Amino acid sequence: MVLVANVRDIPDATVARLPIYRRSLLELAADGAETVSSAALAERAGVNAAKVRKDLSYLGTYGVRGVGYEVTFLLQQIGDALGLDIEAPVVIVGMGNLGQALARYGGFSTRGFPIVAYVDSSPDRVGTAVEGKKIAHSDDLATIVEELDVAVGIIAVPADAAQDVADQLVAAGVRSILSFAPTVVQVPEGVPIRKVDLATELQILGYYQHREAGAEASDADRSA
Amino acid sequence: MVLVANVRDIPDATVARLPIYRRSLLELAADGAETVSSAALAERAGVNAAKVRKDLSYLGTYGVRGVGYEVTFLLQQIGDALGLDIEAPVVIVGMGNLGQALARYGGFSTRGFPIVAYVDSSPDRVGTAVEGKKIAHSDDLATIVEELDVAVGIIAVPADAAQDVADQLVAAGVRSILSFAPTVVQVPEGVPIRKVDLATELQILGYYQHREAGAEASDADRSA
DNA sequence: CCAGGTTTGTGAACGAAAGAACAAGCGGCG
DNA sequence: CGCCGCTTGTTCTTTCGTTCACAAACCTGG
Repeated sequence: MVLVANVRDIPDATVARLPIYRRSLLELAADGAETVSSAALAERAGVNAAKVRKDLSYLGTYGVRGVGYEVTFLLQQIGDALGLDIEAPVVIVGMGNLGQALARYGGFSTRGFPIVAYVDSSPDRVGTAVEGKKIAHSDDLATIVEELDVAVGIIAVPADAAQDVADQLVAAGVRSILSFAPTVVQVPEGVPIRKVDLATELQILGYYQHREAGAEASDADRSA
Repeated sequence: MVLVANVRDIPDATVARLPIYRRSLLELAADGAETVSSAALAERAGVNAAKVRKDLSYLGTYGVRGVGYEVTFLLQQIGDALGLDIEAPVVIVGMGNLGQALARYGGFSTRGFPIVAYVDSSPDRVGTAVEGKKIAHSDDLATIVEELDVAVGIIAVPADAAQDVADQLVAAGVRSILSFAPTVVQVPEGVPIRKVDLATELQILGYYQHREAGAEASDADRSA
């Protein structure tokens, strides 16, 4: 119960930063550091030191005043909070360019998220092997999720198919979803979902870039 | 001047939603809709109607009470705010799995972000063609950025090279950066940067998934 | 054992964003 | 022409997140 309490009620903004802290801590550990101050960690993570302390305090923190945080212990705590002690098998749905790239990207498996299956609906792709594993047909999604105890579904299909895929994943019993489809995807409450939309990111950059340019232009106006 | 004023001071949270609205509006336009109410747009975009109205009001809005917003005009306004009237050439740095997938992903070019060059530092990759365009050497980055008037740099290199690449991109005169590297990247003020970190996304999901499971478990405890 | 310097944990102030609620304004209909 | 229903724009309230600032706690050296 205490463990669960520790894991609860961590603000969203903090949760989103925990993986960053974790990465920084892994680097520090590799460098042989035993303890780290909030200031040093903040430096590495690119955030404010007070924020680091407050974030860590949600974990039921165990920093030592005058000293700092013990690196390995903190790693353990963050890992616990993120549920990294248990491997979460992943299925990729949609093996187009993006799906295949994700399949070949090693970063998932090495971080506790082994990709255990690929799925596609195109007969051209089904049966071909990627990274030594055959692409299965979408119709077998439910079976795959159940048999391999898949926890996470990655949606890498075109926008118009995304909602269908999401529905299928949820029905199949996937526990959370990561969508790369450039569209809104609705899922029932209780199924965490995160969206990564590449074109959207560029458009957001476009705004700030545009604005910088505008600011310069009006600076010029003013000086003229 | 008025135009610039329109484009300024839009809250970050709003800016991040504008591309979503835009996508929804494009769908509506394709369906032949001429006007749309904030409620209908909110439905499509998966947000609250009041939020839509407030967001749009930052654009120097032109909704008509009792009717709604004119779809094409609103598209125009959002496009203006995001600076989509001008094409922003993109360079991809790092042509590993992810870089190549991004290169082949059509979503950029069709949305005003043509990819004009690929760059890598590995002799094995330099010179080979991707999507009909040869991969250039990193040493030529500055020249490429200048000659092709590259606006956006996409970082798709391993973590340990990311900061170097970012520095080079900034020095070369790129105006904004999209980083896929799983690490903190620092850039000078005035250079907008956005980060997409796949492993981090999964870890964040891990937290919520874990928490759901914990909540269920303690529900079970309680009922026991 | 004490003093001094360091670093945490957190209360309080501040700021940004979300959501509810409602007056103002518009078109359509009788 | 005037009323009615609909939808916007905006104000107000509340929640969430960030930052500052400082007391409390700890280690080290003498």
